[in-house]
Amino acid sequence: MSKQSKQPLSDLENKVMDAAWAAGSVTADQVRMALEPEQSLKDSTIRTVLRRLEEKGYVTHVVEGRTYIYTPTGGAQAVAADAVRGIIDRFCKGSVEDLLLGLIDREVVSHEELSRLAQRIAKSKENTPETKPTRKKRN
Amino acid sequence: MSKQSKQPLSDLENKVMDAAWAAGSVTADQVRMALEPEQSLKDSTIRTVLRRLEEKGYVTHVVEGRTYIYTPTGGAQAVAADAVRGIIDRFCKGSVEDLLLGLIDREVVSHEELSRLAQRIAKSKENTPETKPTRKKRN
DNA sequence: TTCATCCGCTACATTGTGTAACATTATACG
DNA sequence: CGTATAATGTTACACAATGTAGCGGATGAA
Repeated sequence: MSKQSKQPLSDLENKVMDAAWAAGSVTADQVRMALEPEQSLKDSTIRTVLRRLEEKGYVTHVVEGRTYIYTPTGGAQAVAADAVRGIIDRFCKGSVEDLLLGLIDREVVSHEELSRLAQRIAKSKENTPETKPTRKKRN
Repeated sequence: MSKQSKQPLSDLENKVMDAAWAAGSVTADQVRMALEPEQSLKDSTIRTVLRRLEEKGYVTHVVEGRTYIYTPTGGAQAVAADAVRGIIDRFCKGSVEDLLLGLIDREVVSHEELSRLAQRIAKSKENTPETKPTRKKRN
């Protein structure tokens, strides 16, 4: 019940987030260099994007000396999960099952994959009898 | 490798698609009435949206007498699946597993749900020995 | 003090979206 | 056949988001 889907990421914003996720924390300049071969953007451009990302709640910053260090507020998985939730609401009338079935039909997810995963989960559930599966840290 | 993710649907477009999906096929006027209590839009507005939807590839139309009848080219599930594929690419570096794990962590999908589904699938797979599970029609 | 950095603020063109008026055409009725 | 009616196509416009960046100011280094 916490994170309600943030505003969506635009293409460039997404790339910047990728850099941030990959590095853990980044400075505007690091981001610029990360995108370098592909796109060559002015440093003010990057900073603008970073600022917008902060407004949207995807990153936070701390000032290290005279430099801003941006850190993602959540992992990519979290964002993905959020997005999926949105999709479920929009297209599947809230039915997760419908979504998953659709995914399988269209081979986005294979039967194998799903069963394997389910098993693995079932197993890990055994291990943690009741105590709300201790794994939860992964943010 | 067929449908590459179409352009995304805007909010209004989404509502219109909902109407279309619900009814199977619709005319501009039917859509307008469907949205009626909530939003009251001019009929030309609806038609514009419908046209854009056709440009984006979400619907097709046939002319029935003097009326345009729009029909979704794919089901909501298909669109959802497509969207999820996009998410996987964007945020999970292509790893479906990562996505699913994330979904579970964030309780978008429960363990129960997933296992149940996996079982059901395993079973249906038994039934259809090899012949690419005959279900495929659901479009 | 001066230079190099790094930052905030502001801007601007482009595109997407919601919304709709107006012109056009074809069907149906008298 | 002519006209009202209904449905369409064309065109427009304002507003928000996005990609992209310039400029001036603060701050630490030399």
